Amino acid sequence: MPPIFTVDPRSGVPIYLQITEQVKRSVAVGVLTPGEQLPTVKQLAADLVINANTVARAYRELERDRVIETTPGRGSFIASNGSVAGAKRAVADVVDQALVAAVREARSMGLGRGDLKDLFERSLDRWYPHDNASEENAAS
Amino acid sequence: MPPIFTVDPRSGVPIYLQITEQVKRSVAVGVLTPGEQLPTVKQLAADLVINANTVARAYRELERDRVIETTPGRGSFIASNGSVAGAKRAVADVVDQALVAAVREARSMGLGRGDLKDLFERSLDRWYPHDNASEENAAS
DNA sequence: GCTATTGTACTAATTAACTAGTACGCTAGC
DNA sequence: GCTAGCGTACTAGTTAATTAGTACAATAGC
Repeated sequence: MPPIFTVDPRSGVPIYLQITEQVKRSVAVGVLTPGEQLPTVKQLAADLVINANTVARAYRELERDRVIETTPGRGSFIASNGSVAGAKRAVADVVDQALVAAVREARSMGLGRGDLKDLFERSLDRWYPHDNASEENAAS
Repeated sequence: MPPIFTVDPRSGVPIYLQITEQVKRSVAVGVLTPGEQLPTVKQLAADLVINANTVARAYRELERDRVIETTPGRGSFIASNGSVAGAKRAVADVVDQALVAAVREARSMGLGRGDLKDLFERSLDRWYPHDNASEENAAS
């Protein structure tokens, strides 16, 4: 059994998002390399004891972001053309949209650059726990 | 009646959030000044043709954020203790929503803290021209 | 062509968020 | 005290998101 992901249905985070996150992170870190095959939809669903459609949704999102390439009858594979840098860039692009929206909002309300930066740092600390505290806390 | 807010139930944005945002923005800009009374829950509900509880929820959030002070039997008033600092904090709160959304997106996609910080800096530079921005190009 | 394996499409059940309806507690003025 | 005005608590209806169940389409190997 190759690499197996883990999900927690009670974490509040949608299962399909937990899967996409782990795949993307694995690609970015290099654990999953271009061309490598992912577990099949039904195999992963069986391993995680969830529905196949949930895995399929995760894979669909990953394909939309050009992280994987999937073909009915063959399976799903880490995108070969984009490589790791491509995956990272695809991710960055989506995130950039959200960031720009936030910055525009701040500026339209007259918030200073320093203040905005300060706010950002706090958001960062809130969602990227320092060190390797893997424990999750349900925010307020 | 004095200042009336507007809401769009079909915008997809929860009504109570539309209200809190408008109040916070008004406070930040100075349209609403400390000590000033807000429309009563039922009055505003009648004006906007929505339920009083929806307005009440908005006011509750605003009080939680120390933007207004409300007492049963008296009404709701713009917080007087905070003044300018309060306004700034009110603005920060609105912006914070957008930032948190961006950070969450980044994290859900497996983007590292460093990469996200990098993206943010670039968005910042794009919208806040380098007037007296301190030099922070090299290693962070 | 036939069969096994893979992803997909369609539909339903569950859950959470949001809003509304109604009745109640608190404050002010008489 | 009593009344009027204001916010609150509790409950129910609506909607959207998430997940699961079942049946279908595409690819590979025989």
